[in-house]
Amino acid sequence: MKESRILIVEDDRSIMNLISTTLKLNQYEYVCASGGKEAVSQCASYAPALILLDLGLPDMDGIDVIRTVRTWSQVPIIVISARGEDSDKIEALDNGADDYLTKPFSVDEMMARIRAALRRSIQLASGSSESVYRNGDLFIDYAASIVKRGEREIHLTPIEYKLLCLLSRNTGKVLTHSYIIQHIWGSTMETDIVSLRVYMTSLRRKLSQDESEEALIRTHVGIGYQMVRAEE
Amino acid sequence: MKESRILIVEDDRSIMNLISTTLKLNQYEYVCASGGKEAVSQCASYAPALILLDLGLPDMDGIDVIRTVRTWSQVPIIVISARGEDSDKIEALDNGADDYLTKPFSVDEMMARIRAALRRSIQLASGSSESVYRNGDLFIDYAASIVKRGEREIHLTPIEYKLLCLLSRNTGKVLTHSYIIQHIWGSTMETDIVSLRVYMTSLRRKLSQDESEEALIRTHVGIGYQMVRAEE
DNA sequence: ATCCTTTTTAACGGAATTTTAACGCAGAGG
DNA sequence: CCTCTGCGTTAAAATTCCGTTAAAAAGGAT
Repeated sequence: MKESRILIVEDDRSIMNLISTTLKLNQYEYVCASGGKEAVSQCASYAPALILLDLGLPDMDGIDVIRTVRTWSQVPIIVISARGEDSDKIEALDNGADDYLTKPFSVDEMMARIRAALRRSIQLASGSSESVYRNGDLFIDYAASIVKRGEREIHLTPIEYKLLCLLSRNTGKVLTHSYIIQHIWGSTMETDIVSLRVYMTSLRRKLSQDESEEALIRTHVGIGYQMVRAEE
Repeated sequence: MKESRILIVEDDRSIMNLISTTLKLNQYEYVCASGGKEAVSQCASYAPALILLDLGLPDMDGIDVIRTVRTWSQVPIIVISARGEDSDKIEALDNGADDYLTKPFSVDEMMARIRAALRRSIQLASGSSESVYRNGDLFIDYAASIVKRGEREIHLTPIEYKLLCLLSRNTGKVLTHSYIIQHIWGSTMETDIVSLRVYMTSLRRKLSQDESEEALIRTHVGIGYQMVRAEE
């Protein structure tokens, strides 16, 4: 199972190694930054799920890194610092940090605090940003795995559902046979195009039970399929 | 300006006074509990915005307090403990605590960590933290761990109860097997899906003893399970 | 240590899903 | 006009998945 992506900001080589090794062991992805400016740009481009931030950086005050990141992102920030004074902790926390660890620290405690911070932010993501799709009277709640046409709830098998997700997330685009097969079966076995047709039939029938309901999936002969945007 | 409401759980008089005085100075509302059971019921009735929890309670393990509260509420919990071992911190954090302070602690740091925790939880204000659940004639009192169908009180084993809590808190959503296993057993061992089925059978039987009682748990083959809202 | 409750494991019938195969249809091109 | 190709549809076979039961193992309390 792949864990979340973490940005490590630390200029001390040995501590950086300690942290990155630990994260790798626990199957987290990570990237490193050794300066404040690099940290800010990495945060923007890499979009990490969490930031581990050392306050003692050469080119920029750590507090300013927090403030800069906080102008656009709510990503959890755990500060790791050699300075253990109350005033330092308070300053960091009040400027937007989520947690504060003092060096020397236990890597096990660090991991536990990372897990706690990620757990919280997952709730945020699932709670606030509703991942719902609407196209005409077709309704998909990706988080809840629920599909509706109007008020009618539609039951789909796993492959049918995957297929619908793939098409809906690419509404308007034409997806080739091989692209679809690749994303659903993982392999590129050419024989599977027959199965794909069967699933298309089944999916289309479930989506437009009635004749009145507009067909949303269009065939492109010799190429693939496309979900079209419903007319208003 | 009136600040948020905080529940303090602490059996030591002097520390309780220290904390409550500090909170009062900073214009927070607060209530106190000196035992674990009192803490759980206060949490249900008072609906605090944050909990300060001492782990060394006379009547109940502090970890169990966290677990119990977490069955229905995502309120931030900051643990305050005399025990500073890594294993204690990890256990608390992994069981749902948001932060961990070791005695003796600085009140200023405590206040900063409270502010940080409250700042975060404002973002997910939508979280309905009712301690009583109703769905048709199914009742769950999360704080008291009581389940009823109509007037009939239902006895559930710990795992069955956790399962029901997980499903009920996500009524309408389809929860995948791995998600459920993750939240109940913590691990991702694939073999456990067999146990999950057994518990489902048992839970369903206990929930609808009679044939007349509507089935509330729906199976999504190949995906997981879903608790549906009862028809009116 | 023993009993009771809870949890896990194993086995099997049946249901749901996926794959395979067969057939009809429509358009393109000779 | 015929054939060939790609598509949609249906039905049946093969496979996977699920629910249930019962028994074994583990855990707790007296």
